[in-house]
Amino acid sequence: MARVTIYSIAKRCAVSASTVSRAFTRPELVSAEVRERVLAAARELDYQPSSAARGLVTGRTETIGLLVPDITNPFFPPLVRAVQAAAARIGSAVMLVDSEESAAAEARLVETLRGRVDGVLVASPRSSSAALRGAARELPCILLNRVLRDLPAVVCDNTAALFDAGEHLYKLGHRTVALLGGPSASWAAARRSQAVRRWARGRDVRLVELGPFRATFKGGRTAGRALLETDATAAFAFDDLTACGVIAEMAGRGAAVPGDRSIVGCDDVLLAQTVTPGLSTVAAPMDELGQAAVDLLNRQIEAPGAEPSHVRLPGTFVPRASTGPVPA
Amino acid sequence: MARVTIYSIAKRCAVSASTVSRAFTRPELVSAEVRERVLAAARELDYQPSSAARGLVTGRTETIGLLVPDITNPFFPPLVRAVQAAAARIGSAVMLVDSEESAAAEARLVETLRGRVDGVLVASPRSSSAALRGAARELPCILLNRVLRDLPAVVCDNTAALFDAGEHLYKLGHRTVALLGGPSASWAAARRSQAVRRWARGRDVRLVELGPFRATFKGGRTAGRALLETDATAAFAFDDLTACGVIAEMAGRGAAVPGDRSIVGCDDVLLAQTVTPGLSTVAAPMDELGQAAVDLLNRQIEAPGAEPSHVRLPGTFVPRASTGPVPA
DNA sequence: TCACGATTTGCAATCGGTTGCATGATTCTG
DNA sequence: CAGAATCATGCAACCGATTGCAAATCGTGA
Repeated sequence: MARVTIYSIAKRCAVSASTVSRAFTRPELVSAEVRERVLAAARELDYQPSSAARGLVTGRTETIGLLVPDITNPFFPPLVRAVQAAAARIGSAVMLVDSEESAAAEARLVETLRGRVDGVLVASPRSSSAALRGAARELPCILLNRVLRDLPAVVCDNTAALFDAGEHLYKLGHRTVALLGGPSASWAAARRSQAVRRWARGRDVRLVELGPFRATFKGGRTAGRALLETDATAAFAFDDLTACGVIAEMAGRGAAVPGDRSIVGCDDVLLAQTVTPGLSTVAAPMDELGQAAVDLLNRQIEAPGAEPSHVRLPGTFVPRASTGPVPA
Repeated sequence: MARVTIYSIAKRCAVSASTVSRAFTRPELVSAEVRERVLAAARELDYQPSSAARGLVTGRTETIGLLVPDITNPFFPPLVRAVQAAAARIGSAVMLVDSEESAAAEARLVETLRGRVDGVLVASPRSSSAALRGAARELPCILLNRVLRDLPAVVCDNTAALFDAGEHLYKLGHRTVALLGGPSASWAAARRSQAVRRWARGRDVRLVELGPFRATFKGGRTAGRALLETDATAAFAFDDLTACGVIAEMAGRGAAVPGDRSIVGCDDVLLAQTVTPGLSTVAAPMDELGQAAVDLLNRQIEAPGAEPSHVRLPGTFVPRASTGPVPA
């Protein structure tokens, strides 16, 4: 049972292979009658075009790469899903690559990806900007949640939402607030800290800066310990995972959330909804981010060398149970 | 700047294209001196073979598909990572596809995958066995965490670990235990329930069966409510996510875990470690599962029509804080 | 009736590798 | 030292699609 190709279909329909090919790719060029016959035969034989053969001549793979530092981090799965949905809409598949947080692996992986994908979405907060620029020279490339002036990027801008979170705390009476810094190499961490600082400066709020802490549950526990040694009544955690660590640590030491301390997370991962108390956090518009990233990449693929445009989408503050009035 | 091909390298090294090709794919057939020259030139020109061209002639894409029902479910990311690592070891990339729980989408997706991948790993607890068999006819196919007699599969067998969990509860004094059933269409749910039932039968334990409940946090809350209406002092949840829902619901109703009820989850997802109290659960050997699945698939690809073999790897019970002595 | 344009189709080259077979060079064997 | 065996290399076909160009067909207006 040999493979079904345009040739088998051609023979069966007594037309040439070119006609079969055209029936699929440029249907308006073949007569209605022949087109029908060809498509019917294809359906009947269960024909599936060889993407290799097509890719060889068109130079496109109809596949995009998605590079994430750690698929295990709950921030990424919703992003993966959004990217995938957006890619499917333009007929592309997604090749997922997890660099396991290793910048070295990342470079190697981009190398592997080259030739297998038309372009790549890089959601990589840590790898060096030189490496990223290098990657972008070899392959259309869109940055996710990170900007580099000369590379196109899609970012979630949490500034406004963090202001909202601050106002929320302020209204609850908090005047001394801790900022639990994220990894120093993380672009997002820098942006978030900056936003919080700016908010505090605009208010009569004393900001206690702690950290940096690792962006893990354990890092959160460490942060929780540090937080308890201050007199801050509320804290901004770098992300939800660390916020959960903070909450767990406080629970372990008999401090109540939000009774003794209010906690704000960031990202609105699944965890934020399932933890007790529900975590007040900042949600990113994942579907829009994924869609925008795929759009931008697609544009970059079709017109390489275009102006590197930036898209920034605002996050939204989601109040839940982890923030409450300042203790009496 | 034209693409770098074996021809550019051939010209540069004054050898034929075949020799260049062989320098990469069958280096032992090329003299050391020429091989070195070719490889050096390739490195210098930053040559990357066209996977399309290679795939066209070899018939292989060096890519495997991984079909998951919901990447957002915390059970899957570690599996994705393990599969990816195992695939990388044999030089394959992974094409991730999320069917978003839709069996219809699944069929369509397998169709898309055909021709782009050498084979596919299907981690799909719900789709119909007919659909799976259909997919397997078109493409080498390995089932993950589900068995169908005539298809190769890799499963995590939690039977022994659930026995261990049961014994753990028994030693803590529990004699009335609830079984919170998972989705009725889920193969894993059926297996788990069966294991728990078997354990209870072998002991003087009264088993209270509740459910089925949806395998979500909300489903867990529903289950929690149901649980509180019984006099069971401990419960097996279908998975960690529902267990978290149960815990949250109990917390909301002033029931303590493990003070009033002990809870056992399943899967040992990230959530299980970050929730308070830490969840006693059954962990699956993800890395081994991924490795085994990729191995099996690879064998299936290289020798289609081989005996469909099954691999079953045992999970392990991980006691944490959500299980404690029966209340006085 | 003929030439011309529009439409439909086929021919053949091409994409970038891989591989069976033939050839030439070299070494080994008796 | 002839002949065989071994090794390195090149030639050319091939994988399955796409596509520029030319040919065939048809209708139409002059």
